[in-house]
Amino acid sequence: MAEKKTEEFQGFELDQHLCFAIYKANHAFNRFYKPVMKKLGITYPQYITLLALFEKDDQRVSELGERLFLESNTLTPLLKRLEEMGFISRTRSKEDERQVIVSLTDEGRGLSDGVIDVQHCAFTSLDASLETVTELVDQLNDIQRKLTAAKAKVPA
Amino acid sequence: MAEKKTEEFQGFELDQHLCFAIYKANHAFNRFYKPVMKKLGITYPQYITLLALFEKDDQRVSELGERLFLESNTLTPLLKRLEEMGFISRTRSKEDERQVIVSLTDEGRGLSDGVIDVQHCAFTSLDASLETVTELVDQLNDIQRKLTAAKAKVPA
DNA sequence: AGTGATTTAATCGTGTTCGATTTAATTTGA
DNA sequence: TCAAATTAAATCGAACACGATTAAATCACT
Repeated sequence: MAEKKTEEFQGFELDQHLCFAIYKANHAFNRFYKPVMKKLGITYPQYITLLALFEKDDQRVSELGERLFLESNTLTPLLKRLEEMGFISRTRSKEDERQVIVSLTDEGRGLSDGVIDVQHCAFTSLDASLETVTELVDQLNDIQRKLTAAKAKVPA
Repeated sequence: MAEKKTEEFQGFELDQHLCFAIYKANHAFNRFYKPVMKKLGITYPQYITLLALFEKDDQRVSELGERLFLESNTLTPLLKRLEEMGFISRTRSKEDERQVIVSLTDEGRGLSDGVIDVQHCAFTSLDASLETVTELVDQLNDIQRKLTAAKAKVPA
């Protein structure tokens, strides 16, 4: 059982697995942001969604989904909650009734100030230079791109 | 609205946010592993859990939880599913009846071969040297450690 | 114009995550 | 010894993630 497959993977321990390291870092960000988001009355996925809207307002659900790698089955209920809380509005497009346009309300836009504070707090907690972080972001985006492209070839 | 807060954060776009880059990379790993895990009949979180057991068998639920940053509320149902599928056993400790010891079954141990194949596939898809990946893992673990230590200081 | 294919969002069921609480076993201290 | 505190896992409810399906609108093509 558990014969050696390649030299490089022998003895790889959990902590050294890239996927686990990413899992943990994601987890840590989640935990870090959660209490602050709670103060704002939103969850971390809702925060990520709002980030996408701060960057570009009035997006279609599917447009947001491409950006966030989520689909309507996840986004629809999440967006309905943000709408209920008054941070966004959801309106059917006049040109194409199939499309739902998601827009920030004034109250939603108002969250961005608090959000920028937290980002700054996270950044300073990391105690890293902007260059280091930028390089890391590039590497992670590269990994994401390559894994997405590889698309997990399931042979059999 | 959205006044500048610090020089460094001005104009930070979604793609450049570290938390979003990590979110996406985690997502990509999830998607990458999912179809293969499906073939093995397990989910990605179940896979991560089994990794921890491959590394150290016969762990208590809380011990596993420390390793995976999960608690019994998440682990208990997940472990029950793994038990139902016959990959692990859950037995109350004789010394302390409060503790539940999680152990791999032969069938569970048998998954490790398939798992190592997938890891290798992911590694080659990344097209990166072992050194690069190792360094990245170290950086991510560092981020995780610092964020966890910072513990999100909510002032008000 | 009208039928079939496509697109868009919504819905449904299962599994994961987590805060909060509960239950049972063990430990502590009077 | 025995009641209070602590610990370990389980339970509960809400939110998220996703595969699969559905409903409605639009498009394409004859």
